[in-house]
Amino acid sequence: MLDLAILGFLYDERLHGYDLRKRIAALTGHVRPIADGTLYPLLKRMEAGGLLTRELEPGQIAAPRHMLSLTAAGRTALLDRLRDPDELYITDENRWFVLLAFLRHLADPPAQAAVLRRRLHFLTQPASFFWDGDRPLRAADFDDHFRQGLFAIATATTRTELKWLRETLVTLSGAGTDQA
Amino acid sequence: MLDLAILGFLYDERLHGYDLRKRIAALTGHVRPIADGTLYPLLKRMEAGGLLTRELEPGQIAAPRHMLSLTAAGRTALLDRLRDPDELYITDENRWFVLLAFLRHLADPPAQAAVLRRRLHFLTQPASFFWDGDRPLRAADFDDHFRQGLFAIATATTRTELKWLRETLVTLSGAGTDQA
DNA sequence: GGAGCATACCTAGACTTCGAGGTATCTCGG
DNA sequence: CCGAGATACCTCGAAGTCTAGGTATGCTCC
Repeated sequence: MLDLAILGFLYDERLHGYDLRKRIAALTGHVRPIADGTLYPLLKRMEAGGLLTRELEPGQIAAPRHMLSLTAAGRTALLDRLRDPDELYITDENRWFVLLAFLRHLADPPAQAAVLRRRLHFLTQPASFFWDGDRPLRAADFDDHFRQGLFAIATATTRTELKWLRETLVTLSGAGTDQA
Repeated sequence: MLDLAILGFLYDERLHGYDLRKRIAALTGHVRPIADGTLYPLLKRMEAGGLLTRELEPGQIAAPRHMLSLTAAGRTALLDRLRDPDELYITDENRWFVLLAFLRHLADPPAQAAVLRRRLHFLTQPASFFWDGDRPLRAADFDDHFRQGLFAIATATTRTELKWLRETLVTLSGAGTDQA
């Protein structure tokens, strides 16, 4: 998930690690930013894997910076990840939201395909949190305030996403200018 | 996070692993249920740690079942976890939602404290996804449909939770019947 | 001029969860 | 009676992330 975010942010910008770290924290809404010990070793691995390159710069505020940019392989890797159906079938919901943040880098048809897959997931998966067998649950079915809150939050999130998915499919359908 | 969910579900019920697995999947809304290879070894570790015990039962549908129940230490562990301020400061948002699902096991005053901490987090953390410096962002600030969707979903989720937090604090304040 | 703080990067070990396999039991259809 | 499928549990190695330490630079305030 982290590597997807890194590829996404570097796709059209040149950033250094410290900056990247702040942007990732903002994107994922994490309470604490991701740990240094997570980000920097990953950047090294990605560099070793030929996905990005770094240039040392003097550093405008304090210590010298390692400015990072994607290689051609790195840009291809992002586009492949964005198109990959497996990115949806992941335990961590954050994964899909990170993907959403960078789906703009894909041309309409493959982006539409990703949105369609996501919608299909909602329609076919029972989403068992919201159902008791065939009966849709209501907040009143929970006898404590806490699960009622959890239910309200989950419902709001799902409803908003479904609404957006519907609108998006209408917008995207027909407008096919294949680039990626 | 998984162990918190296990403690929560077993607090007032006796379940076997397979059932637990389905409930956890439903609770966290994970696309794929958690892997067997994750759950069963964890259950063994928790048993070795004295948090739960198992009894073998013949199995009503198929293979024999290992019925699990919490020990006194296990129940104490859950209450401690629910009260632990650190459970909020975790990168994974799921953590807080799992906690919310079982907060009913706490008496009012400590539950209220957890809710207060969560609200404080929203009010003090810049929540940088929603702000450009001091200016609140709007959907129109994003020039692609995908980030607009992401923004809409994040906004709906946050707004719903903040509304619930406000209501809950009104409900809980004053009603102090200390049990846990 | 030195203490404190933000910037900027790094290492090593540990923990959690995943992925890909495997075994055994029971029911039901053919 | 045998194969398919759901139930129910298990092992082992790999991947991803965290925790807890560390180094070095430049600014600001006293």
